[in-house]
Amino acid sequence: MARRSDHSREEIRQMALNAAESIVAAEGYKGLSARKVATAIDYTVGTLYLVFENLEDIVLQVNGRTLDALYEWLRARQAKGADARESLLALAEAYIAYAEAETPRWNMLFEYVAEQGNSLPDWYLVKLSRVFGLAEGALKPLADHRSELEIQQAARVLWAAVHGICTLKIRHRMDLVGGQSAGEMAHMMIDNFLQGFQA
Amino acid sequence: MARRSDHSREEIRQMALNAAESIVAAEGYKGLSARKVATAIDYTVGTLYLVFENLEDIVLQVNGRTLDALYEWLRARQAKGADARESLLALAEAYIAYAEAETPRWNMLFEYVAEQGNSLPDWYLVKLSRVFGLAEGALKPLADHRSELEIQQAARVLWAAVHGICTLKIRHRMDLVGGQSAGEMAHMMIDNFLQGFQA
DNA sequence: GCCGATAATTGAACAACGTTCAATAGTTAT
DNA sequence: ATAACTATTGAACGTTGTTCAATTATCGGC
Repeated sequence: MARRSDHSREEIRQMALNAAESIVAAEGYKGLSARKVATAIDYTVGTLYLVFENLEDIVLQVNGRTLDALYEWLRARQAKGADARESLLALAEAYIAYAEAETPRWNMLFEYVAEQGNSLPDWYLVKLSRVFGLAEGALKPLADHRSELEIQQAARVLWAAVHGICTLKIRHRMDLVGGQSAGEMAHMMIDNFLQGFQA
Repeated sequence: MARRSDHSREEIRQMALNAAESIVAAEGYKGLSARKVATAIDYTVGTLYLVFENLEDIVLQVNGRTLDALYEWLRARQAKGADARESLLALAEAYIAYAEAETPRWNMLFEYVAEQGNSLPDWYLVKLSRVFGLAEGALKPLADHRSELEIQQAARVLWAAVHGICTLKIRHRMDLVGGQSAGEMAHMMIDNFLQGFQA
């Protein structure tokens, strides 16, 4: 059966990641297994372990792709030529929309936690900071009021805040009576923060 | 071997939850298994399934206890008789401190995601909202400036924001150059938000 | 003090999991 | 055609969640 050079190692890698993405989209993080991925690409488990270190590695690679997809999604929905407030609102809404549209994929981005406090690989942090960078860019119009460092710090705070709202909403930690939508909460948050920041 | 009435059902329940807490504290969410819990309390797996629905049920019960512990932790560290800003800063710092002190327990609070969009049980949402309520209470001194509803909404937004900062820090999603601490970020967030909110 | 009824507890069984690695079989070089 | 090489396999191991027939301790009645 050993089909040598039917597919290159890189091809197998890409097929496996595609399959893993589909499985996660359909069955969530917990539904992902090495055997399912192998079956989906018509190889056996053993082959997967020639291409990936382990299942965690596959998760990390899929997450890397998700970060790229998220980056493109946000960039496409940026409010070009708008002021800081409008740009940030557009970004926040786009972020929430992505999380709602691709919930399992987006969830996996944060469900995966590195073992015993080990940091994530550098290439992963770079992809992450590229996403963060969009918020920084949106805040740039305020650069004359504040220092470069303050802009960067404010951007990260805002991003983390929007993420927190999004995460609690999607994981049903805010299913309380009289709750606003994630978008409304982000709106309130950004408006008040900016008022303080621009003062 | 069947030791009838050595322990009541409720005693077994409590012993199992204690054991589960220890295992999570030592080995994290992924380290928790039904067999480990059973072994720790000197019963067999089968017995656990007489007391709990399944492993998810155990996780949910432990999380319930964690929410109670978190509530007490925060209440004990409240800045009594302080103004809104000081109260919120104290709360945020206490929240971050809890997450850092009890990382695995705190992580499990959000790693568990209800299956296919099913909401969490009511008793769990009540425990959650009791924690949220503390932020609401801290914002109460501003009640004359704003309506009751606005206070509640602002409290939830602030809480979600602090949670977002905390979550990204602890899960190493902000291991970027020039990063502030979670406390500093929460501080910046609360100060700017309140400035806008009080205007 | 014994016996039959009752119910608490067990532990073997099942299917699925991550991971490994000796064996196998397709490819290439001679 | 044969030998050397290596991509691929799939059985194996230990673990997991969950179930349930079998076992065994307890209790009421004699």
